[in-house]
Amino acid sequence: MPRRGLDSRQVIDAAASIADRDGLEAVTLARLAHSLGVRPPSLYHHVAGHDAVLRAIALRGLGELTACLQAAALGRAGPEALAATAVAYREYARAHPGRYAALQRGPAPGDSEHEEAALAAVQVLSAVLRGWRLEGEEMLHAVRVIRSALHGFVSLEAGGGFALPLDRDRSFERLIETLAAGLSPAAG
Amino acid sequence: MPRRGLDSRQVIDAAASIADRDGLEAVTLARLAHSLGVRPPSLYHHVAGHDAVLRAIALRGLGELTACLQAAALGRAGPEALAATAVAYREYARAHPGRYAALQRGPAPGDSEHEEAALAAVQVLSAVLRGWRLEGEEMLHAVRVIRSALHGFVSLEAGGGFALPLDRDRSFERLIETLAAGLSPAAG
DNA sequence: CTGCTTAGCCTAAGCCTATTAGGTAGACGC
DNA sequence: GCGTCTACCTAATAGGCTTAGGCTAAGCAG
Repeated sequence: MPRRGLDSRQVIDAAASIADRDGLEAVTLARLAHSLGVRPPSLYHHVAGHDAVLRAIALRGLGELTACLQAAALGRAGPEALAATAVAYREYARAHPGRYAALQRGPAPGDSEHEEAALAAVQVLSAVLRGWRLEGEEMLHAVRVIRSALHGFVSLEAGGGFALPLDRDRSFERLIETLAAGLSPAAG
Repeated sequence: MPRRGLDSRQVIDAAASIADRDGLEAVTLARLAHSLGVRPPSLYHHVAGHDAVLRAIALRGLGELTACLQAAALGRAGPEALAATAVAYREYARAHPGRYAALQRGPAPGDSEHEEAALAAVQVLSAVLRGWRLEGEEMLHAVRVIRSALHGFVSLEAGGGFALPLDRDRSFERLIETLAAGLSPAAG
């Protein structure tokens, strides 16, 4: 019985791939073990269990999403930054539906590593909103508005919620325009 | 062994209650059967299986949600109607988190009953948007914008996505204002 | 090279799901 | 009372997660 030389990184890689290809619910330890050429109990040497795998997928997704958002926002400001960030958000979710789904299960209470990763992603949005010169709590509310809109769109789109044969790209553009226009009358 | 006189209605009632109280993933046939004083296989006389139970919860949720939205929109127009409908949407999701979660799994392809129930809920939003005098496809895009925003907010809120100690009611008000202001410059 | 330790992988087993097959018994029409 | 329907049952299959315990390959000390 040859050794595979697995480590937790490879396990999470495989899990994220399965999630993206066949859906998050397809990420079972049996399936994961099979894809790695190993028996399910062997996975416990690398990950703590099924929940830990899902959390690790979410954590990886958060890191990647944050990087995508930062790359999109870099060098841009105002409505242009908002649009670019929004598009990057949607593209990430479409390219990695399984990771995005994993990310919807929020951090467990007290899981500070997970909480901080989520915060990092949110802070990109916060930076993007600088152009709107919102003050204090209004900025935080605005971030929630943006997050809600983006997450809602992406989530409905992924779940087949947009059944009509109507251009979804156009709907997304309208969403961004609505946000940009509605966030503040003082916006540029 | 006394008969309980179950029917599928009671089974779905119990399933929806479990979902709201302990989360959708707590709706197992074992748990459901136990709550009804019956063994799991007996449930198959009333429902087709686990998937069918989840679908039935979603269907019930859609019906109830549609009714709530209609009640909120009735006798109102324009931004007031939008605000009332949005509040009703959020309140339903908060009062029935399990049913709302069930509803996020969209209709299976070809499940026309489910698709029509979803359409009915969406049409309330469509009616609410009449005040914005949007033409043709713009109306449909606007409905998607509203749905995205509402669903996103409610979904993040339910998943603990709003971690900061910041008033969520106020955030929701800002969301509604943003939508109302941004939907169209021609809005009332 | 020999022998010890570590750690990766295994099988076996327990307990939880969902589901199917087939039996029992209460309730209703005649 | 008799037959039938059906609500419920037990038993069993299949597959999920997880733990316990054993085997062995790999790496290191001497």
